[in-house]
Amino acid sequence: MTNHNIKPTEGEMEILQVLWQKGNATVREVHEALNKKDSGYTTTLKLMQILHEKGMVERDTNQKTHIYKALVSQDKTEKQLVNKMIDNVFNGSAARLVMQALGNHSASAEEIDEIKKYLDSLK
Amino acid sequence: MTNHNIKPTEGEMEILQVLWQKGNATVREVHEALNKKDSGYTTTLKLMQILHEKGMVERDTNQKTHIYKALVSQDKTEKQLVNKMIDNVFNGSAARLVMQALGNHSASAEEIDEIKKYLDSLK
DNA sequence: ATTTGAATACGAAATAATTCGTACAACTTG
DNA sequence: CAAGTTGTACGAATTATTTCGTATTCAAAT
Repeated sequence: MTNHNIKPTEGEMEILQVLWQKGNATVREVHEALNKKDSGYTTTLKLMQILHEKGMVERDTNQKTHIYKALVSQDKTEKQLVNKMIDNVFNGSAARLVMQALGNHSASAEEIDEIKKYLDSLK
Repeated sequence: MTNHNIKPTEGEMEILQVLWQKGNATVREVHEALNKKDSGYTTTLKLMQILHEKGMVERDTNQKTHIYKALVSQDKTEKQLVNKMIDNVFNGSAARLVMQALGNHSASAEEIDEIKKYLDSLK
């Protein structure tokens, strides 16, 4: 399988988010979407070039201004990070993570219903 | 509030896990519990000293062999990491994280029942 | 008492990740 | 076309994290 075991760093993750959300985007678009006051344009550029080196994004270089697009799947990447957290932080218990996530962070009534429905659909 | 905004690194987190589980422990006990083949005893020691510097653990130095104990709460630390992930990875949606966590191998039937019970108790 | 083993202390090397400086190319536009 | 603007390339500085080497201390055992 391709794109195995590649763990995006936190900075890379932020960029991937934007790409997943926008579909494709230029460096400037990503940089502005992130609007970091603490780091400059070339930092975003560099990170996106690294993502490209690592094969996590592709880019269209036909124009002077390159257009980027995520190659790794959002779903798979999310699963990978969640699984890592389940292992590292919750000793392998998905249930513990879920309860921690819900016991806080304003899980609304709608969210809870949604999750219940989801749980039923799992069986 | 104390212990604000301190984000344990991954290595620190592994050690905290052991301390939470054991209550208190020596460096050797922690090192053996982790049984890393890839890093030595003094690495574990150093990390625990750093945790101490940062105020995340305390230690009893009355004996030659120091005894460590976590000072940061497991619950708070877990919540902090989970919330960070919800924000960073799931755009603020706890529900999305939960579904991602459950939509894979690590959720057994028993776990799912447990979560359902938990959800009911939330209302 | 001397040796041996197990412990801490801690600077510094190694590695990873982020950030920036600067050169250069390609387009405005005046 | 010259000047300014906007872009990429990429090495290198900075910062964060992990790992180790080595000195030293203390206690137990010979």
